[in-house]
Amino acid sequence: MDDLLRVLNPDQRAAVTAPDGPVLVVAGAGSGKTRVLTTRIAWLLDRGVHPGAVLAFTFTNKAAKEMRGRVDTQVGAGRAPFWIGTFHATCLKLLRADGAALGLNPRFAIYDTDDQKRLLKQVMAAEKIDPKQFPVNVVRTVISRWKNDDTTPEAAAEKAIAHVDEVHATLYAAYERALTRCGALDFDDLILRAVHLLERHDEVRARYAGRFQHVLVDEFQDTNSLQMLLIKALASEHGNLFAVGDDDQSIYGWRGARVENMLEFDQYFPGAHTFRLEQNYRSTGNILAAANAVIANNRRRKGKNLWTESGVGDPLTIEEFLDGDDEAARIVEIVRAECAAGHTRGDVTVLYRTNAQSRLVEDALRRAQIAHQVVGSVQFYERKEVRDTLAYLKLVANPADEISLLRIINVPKRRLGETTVERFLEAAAYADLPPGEFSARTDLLEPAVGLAAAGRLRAFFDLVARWRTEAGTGALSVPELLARIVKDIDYPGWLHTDDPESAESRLENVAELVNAAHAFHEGSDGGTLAQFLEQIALVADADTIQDGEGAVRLMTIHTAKGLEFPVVILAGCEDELLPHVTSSETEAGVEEERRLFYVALTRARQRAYLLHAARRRRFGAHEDCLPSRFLGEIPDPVCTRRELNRGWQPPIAQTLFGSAPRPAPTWVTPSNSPARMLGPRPKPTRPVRQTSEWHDDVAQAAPFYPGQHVSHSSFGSGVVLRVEGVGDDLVVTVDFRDAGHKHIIPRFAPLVGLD
DNA sequence: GATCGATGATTTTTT
DNA sequence: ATCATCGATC
Repeated sequence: MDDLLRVLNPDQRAAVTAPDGPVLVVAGAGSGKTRVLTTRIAWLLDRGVHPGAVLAFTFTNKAAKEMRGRVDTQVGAGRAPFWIGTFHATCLKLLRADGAALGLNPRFAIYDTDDQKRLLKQVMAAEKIDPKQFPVNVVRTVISRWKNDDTTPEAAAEKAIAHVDEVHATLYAAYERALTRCGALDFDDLILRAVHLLERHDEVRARYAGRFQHVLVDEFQDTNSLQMLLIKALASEHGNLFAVGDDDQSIYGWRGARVENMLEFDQYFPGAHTFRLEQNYRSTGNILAAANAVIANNRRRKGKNLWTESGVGDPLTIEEFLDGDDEAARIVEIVRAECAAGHTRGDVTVLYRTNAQSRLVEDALRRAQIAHQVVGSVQFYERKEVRDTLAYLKLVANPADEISLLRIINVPKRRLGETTVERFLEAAAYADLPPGEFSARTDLLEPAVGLAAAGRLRAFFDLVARWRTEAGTGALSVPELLARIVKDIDYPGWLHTDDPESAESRLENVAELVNAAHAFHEGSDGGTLAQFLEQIALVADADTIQDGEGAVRLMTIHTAKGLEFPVVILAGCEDELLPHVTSSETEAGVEEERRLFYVALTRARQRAYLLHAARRRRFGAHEDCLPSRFLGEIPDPVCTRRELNRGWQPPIAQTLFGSAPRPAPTWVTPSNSPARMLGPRPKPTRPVRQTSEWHDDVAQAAPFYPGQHVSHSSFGSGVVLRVEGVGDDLVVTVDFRDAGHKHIIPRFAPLVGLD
């Protein structure tokens, strides 16, 4: 243990060895926050605290896993495990164990955002509320906010002033009834119900609060009021709360996070000890100076100054591009340069504000044949085929789950159309029976939907009942059940009928899900179906990040929180994007965006590239963009800036003939850029060089043309499909006889024309 | 009840 | 520009 403490700096050591009682550790970016948390746990265990008496909250499952691993290496594995997980996973554990006290359906399903929206649509249709007047997304957000404030539907109705509030409150109440009927909880419910469980059932609260002598919370700045209630309840017996966070990294205000939980820690937990960690072990001096300078512009913060003993390092690179395509081409270039300079592709991470930005970068990397992984976005579990397959499993696990039922009752086609299903569900609700049971009541079913449809419905529910029996008796494991379902419904056949184009790749995704089920089965020593579904419901984007050196990673800044990378490329540093247009109205909004920018900067260990474009496509149309105001807050000595030269344009005629490549953009280094960029600048009025023609020129001048027969050293022979200029490169899409479609860059991979 | 084509919204960030 | 939803038609 002494060894563990010796490697800490005095501040870290003081925090780790803090006496019992409430403790707040204000930990700047890269200040060894995770190390402090893990060492604190190790220190507690070393001092004789029983592992079962320790409860720790992390932001992602991945962080939980890593932290457990690190504690294990510190104190040796093989002890009784301590509790560590996300708020949602931990609350789920409480509810599975003691939810009966709240009268919860013991088989309750977890509804994610998509399920919520579908259910809400149903509810609105039933309540005859026009979704045009009350957008589903808005209603969903309003309800979520109420839940996070611990506001009941009744309280919401009482507080309603305007008509919209009344409608929202009505929908909230109806939505809650629908959730109950479906035997489901949404994400917010997991925490809300856990809080209710502890607040309304004192014997349950006393049991858990008595058991957990030490509660530790990571990323405390991003807890909301509900989570605060939970923490308070769990720490109510012993009062030992160890909270770690950074107010400058609070980036979840939009989903109810309250920095106040941290800023007013003293009031919530009187007598708290506060420790501050300001020495940064992650980034170079220049990166840190830039981050410090930017965040200093925020008014609502406690204020701290990170410092480092490591050298200044390279200056940050700030570059302007014509559009998103040019920016993406430059990212390819940076990756190549960094790899040539000794980094691996896995050392480079591209960050951006919105998921939509990943597309261009992804395309550019794919064309350049650079391995990459997009974290989040349209991730695996959101694909239609995966969701459909999962819906079958969910329906097997929970017969009441109407949303899953609706998803798949006619997929593949069973001649059960909208009208039939509607009549059926209505009649079932009227009879107050779950769909499956109602379908067995021939006397009720046939008059409701007619003889023919009744037969088809019964056939479907017989199938589900069979799966349920087999899964329930343990005759089939989760992966076996999944494979059985896919086979029984001939899902491959259906995918092919539905869309032959994509059938193969969609089938691969289904196969991938079966693989995941196998992995789960082996990893969890034969876990139940419910456990499998829970695990899937609660995976976060960040949990899917693969370790390794092979691939450039692309993710949103939000997803990157808590991570670090040698090289960070921050794309789209433009006003209206970062800060985002929807947050630019209020000071609080801009300050949260500035924290987001700060988080992005402080992810970088060695090098940071901040890129922005002069125009970007939005809804298909080009829009002029100004550089982000945050770029102007970076002091000049720590960065180099290159802006587009908006003066003289090279004559187009020069490149019409011959094989002149697209000219590299010409840059100017502004001499007075920081001063000039501080305030809002007028929109650029001078004409900006058009590039679309240049792309075409490259194609025309190229030695390759569509239809041409070509040969490649490793892919063999094929036919050219498309020739296009991308950035400074020529990209030839070839249909190889053996290798299929590939994007080839002749500059790197020799491609020989055969005719 | 299914299929095709037109229309309109969509992009902020996530457990 | 792309995707989901809606309406008309078979």
